[in-house]
Amino acid sequence: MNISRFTDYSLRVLIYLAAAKETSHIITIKEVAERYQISKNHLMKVVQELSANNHINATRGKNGGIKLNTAPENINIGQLVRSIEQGSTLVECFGKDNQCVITSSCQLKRMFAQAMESFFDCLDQYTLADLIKGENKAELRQVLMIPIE
Amino acid sequence: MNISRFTDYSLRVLIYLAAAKETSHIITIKEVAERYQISKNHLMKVVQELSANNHINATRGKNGGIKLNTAPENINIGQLVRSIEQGSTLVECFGKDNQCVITSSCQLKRMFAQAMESFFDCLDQYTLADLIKGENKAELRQVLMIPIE
DNA sequence: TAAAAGATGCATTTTAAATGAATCTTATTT
DNA sequence: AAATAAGATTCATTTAAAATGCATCTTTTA
Repeated sequence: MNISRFTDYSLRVLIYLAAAKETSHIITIKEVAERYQISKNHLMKVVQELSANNHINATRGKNGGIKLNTAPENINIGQLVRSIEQGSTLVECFGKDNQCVITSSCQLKRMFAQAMESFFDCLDQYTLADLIKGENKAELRQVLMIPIE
Repeated sequence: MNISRFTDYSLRVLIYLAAAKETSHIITIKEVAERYQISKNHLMKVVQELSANNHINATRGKNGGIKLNTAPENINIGQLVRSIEQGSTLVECFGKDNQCVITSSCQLKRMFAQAMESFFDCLDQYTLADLIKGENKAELRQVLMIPIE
C-alpha cells in the first residue's frame, strides 16, 4: 500500500510554507528543494499543481516565490491527499482498463472503496495547522533553516 | 494510492477456492490462472505465500492442487490484506531508508499510520464468506466456469 | 534589458512489481 | 521403477509508473 512521492512532496511544501509563515523571508522552490534535499524538477511540478488548486500562490520573476494562499487551519489533510491521489488505481478494478473477469459479481471494489473512504475520513480530522503546532513549529524552522527574524 | 497486484491476486485465488467449495473437482494453479487470464508464474508465488500462511493447502504431485484450509467465514479480509501488504512503504518515512529531513518533528507519519489503521479496520468487517454470498456464488461459478456437479 | 523567478514539454532514468523460464521436489499412477 | 503431473524455487527479464533531468518559454522587477 503506498502513496506517491508527489503527494508526499506536496505535504512537505505546505509544511515548509506553514512553518515559515509570519516571516518576512521570501521562499522559492529552489530553496525548498535544497532544504529537503529533493529534486527541484519534481518539486516544480508539485508546486504547479498546488498552485493550480489554489492552495499556494506562486509568483514569477525577480523576487518571486511561493506562499500559502489560506491559513493552515483551512487546509485539510484529507481533502488535500484525496485531490492529489484521485485518479490513482487502488486495485485493477478501479482503473480504466480493468480486465478482471469477475468484476460484475465481485464485492471487493465496494469494500475497498469503503476502506479508502475510512482512510481519507481519518485524515479529514487534521489540517495543516496540526502539523506545525506547539514545539513542532520551532523544530521545523530549525531543521529547515528557516530564518526567524 | 495503490495496493499490489500480488494482494489482488491473493484475493482472487481465495474467491475462486471459496466459490468452488463443496465441489468435488480438484483445482490447480494452472486452472485458476487460465480462468482469470493472469500470469501463472505470478500466481504460483501468490499461492506459495497463501500456503505458507496456512490460508490454503497446496499438494504437489499428480492429482495435487490447492484448496481452502479454513471456512471462508474464518478468513478475514482486513487481516489478510494487512499481512500481505505489511512491509510496504506508505510514504518514505515508513521505509527502511527514509531520508526525509523533518522526520523527527513531523506528525504526518502518525496521521498516516492512523489512517491506514482505519482502512484495515474497515476491511476487518468482512470475511471471505461475504464475497461469495447470495447470488454472487452462482455468478462466480459461472464466470469462472467452475463445474457444479 | 538583464536577471531571477516559476511554467511547460519532452526525454531519460529509476525502481518496484510483474512476468517468464528453467529446474527442483513431491506425489501418484501404471 | 518409470512416467507424469502437480507445486516450489531460483534467477532472469520485462513492464509501467513514477521520478528526475534538461531545455526552453514566460513573467516580473530592478
